[in-house]
Amino acid sequence: MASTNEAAAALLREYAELLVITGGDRFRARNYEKAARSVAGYPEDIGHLDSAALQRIPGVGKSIAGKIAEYREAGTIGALEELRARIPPGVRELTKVPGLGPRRAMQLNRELGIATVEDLAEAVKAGHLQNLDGFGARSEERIMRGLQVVSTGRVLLSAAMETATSILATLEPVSERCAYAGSLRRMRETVGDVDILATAAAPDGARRITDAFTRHAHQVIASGPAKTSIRTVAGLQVDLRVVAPEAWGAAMQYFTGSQAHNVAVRAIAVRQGLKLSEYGLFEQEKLLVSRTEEEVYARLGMEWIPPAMREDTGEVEAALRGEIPPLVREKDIRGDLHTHTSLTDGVASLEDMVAAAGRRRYEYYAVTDHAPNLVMQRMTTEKMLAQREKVRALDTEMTLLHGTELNIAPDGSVDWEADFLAGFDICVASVHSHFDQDKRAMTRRFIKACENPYVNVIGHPLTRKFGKRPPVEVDFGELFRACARTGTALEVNASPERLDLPSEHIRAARDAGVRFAVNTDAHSVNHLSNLRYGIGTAQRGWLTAADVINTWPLSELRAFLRKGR
DNA sequence: GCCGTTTTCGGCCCGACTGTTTTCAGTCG
Repeated sequence: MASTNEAAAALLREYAELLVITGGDRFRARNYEKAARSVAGYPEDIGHLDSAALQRIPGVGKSIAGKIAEYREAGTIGALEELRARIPPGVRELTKVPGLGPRRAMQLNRELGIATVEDLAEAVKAGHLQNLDGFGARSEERIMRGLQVVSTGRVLLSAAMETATSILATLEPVSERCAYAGSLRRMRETVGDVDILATAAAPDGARRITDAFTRHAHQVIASGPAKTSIRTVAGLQVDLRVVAPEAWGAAMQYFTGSQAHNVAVRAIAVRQGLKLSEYGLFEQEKLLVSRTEEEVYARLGMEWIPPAMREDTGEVEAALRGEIPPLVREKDIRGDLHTHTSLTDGVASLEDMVAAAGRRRYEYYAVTDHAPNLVMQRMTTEKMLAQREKVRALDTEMTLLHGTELNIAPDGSVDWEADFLAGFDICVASVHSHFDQDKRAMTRRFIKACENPYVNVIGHPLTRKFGKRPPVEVDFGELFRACARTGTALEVNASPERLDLPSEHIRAARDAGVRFAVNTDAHSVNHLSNLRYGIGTAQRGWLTAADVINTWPLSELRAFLRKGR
């Protein structure tokens, strides 16, 4: 995606948030939010669109097109600067704390001088909030819970990936070889800092690489010939290591980690009287291998281990036995089974989403817009049926599945009766409300949804959102058994802010006999490419293609979706 | 601020939940 889109979207989002904080027209604010989502999800680079083309983006009219143009020319938006000047710095940050909205954030700033999340944490600890109008013990408790979710100092996998990709693009011309390593390569769900490795193409190559690298810096933390650390404008730390070409494999192995994995692998080297470091595998002082990761692992008697598995949770032993499973790959996916359109909260039309899916060479593709019980989506039975007709009439080489994303009510029931549900090709069912039910009630709720003969996939099972919402509490053992027993798949939601089911639960679910669907939950054309993060998460859960229903041929998928009916 | 089988105005993302309110404001999905 073009970074202009993301940058412009961020400014529009900020403008919307500041409008809300100042108590401006909520419809106006909402429109800026919608425009921000549209711009972020717009498949073309808006960097060179003229005013008329900009206004063809949904939710962008004359005024917002003007603001985007102003940003492109001046690098900023005057109206936004004015709002920034009017609102105490920090208040916007405070509204990021779940349970704390614009009014309360302003009040805290005005009456207690709270300007940062850290201030807030201290004030809560000191019990200062209880003396305020409208705050009580429960509000304090709620904010305390919110504080635990917010700002972990880590960034979303997608943000780290975009940073790494743009840096690598400028290193490629001046280096012989470069790649990202670390937790990003392991596809951890969030990333603390980005590690980049490069080898020099020429004698003075190291300096040219470092120069190219530091051009991305908002701040240079440290810089030497072998290691440079910067912080980007977004506050993300990126470390560059320049290594000798012949040490590439050993260095990649070392800097990919995880630390626990490396400790386990080095222990194996030691047992064989060898020493493994970022420079290579050595016997005494003699270098044995270092050029490729495969060589390093092989010399230790191990299969090469996919980075996503390198967490020392059994992969080292599996590699020694030669039993590394053939992990599911992005190209194994034959279709996306959870996507939205502008009929509900997506920002692209049915036609545009389907066309984009076609470009990904899918064999099948499911349209699963929201169901009526999520009232704000304004779905109706009539709209759903009208969409079904449009889906059936679309001319595409893919097989289109008309589905829906149902809402699992607190009692486990879903939207619509059985006879209407029977008309869908596929039903995803997700929790969208009452997140704080106790574990027993939540478990019953999920199990009842699984037992519904029309519910095929439980969407984003834990409903967590990084930095925004904690996971629900559920008895995983019972949930997994219910899924396996009823033929209900669990989703591995690929949205970078979800990555849900998380990898640490995937293996247990698979061992219980559960099948999975790796879906993007796309709300825009661009979101379709988030699939890679879902695949990374599935790989971290050791899933093979056989475990994932949307790698299966259509006939087998359809048989699964019939759920024994 | 955007948009139109409502077309230059008037509606739009509504309704539930929660806490501390004694009649409803704030927050959320």
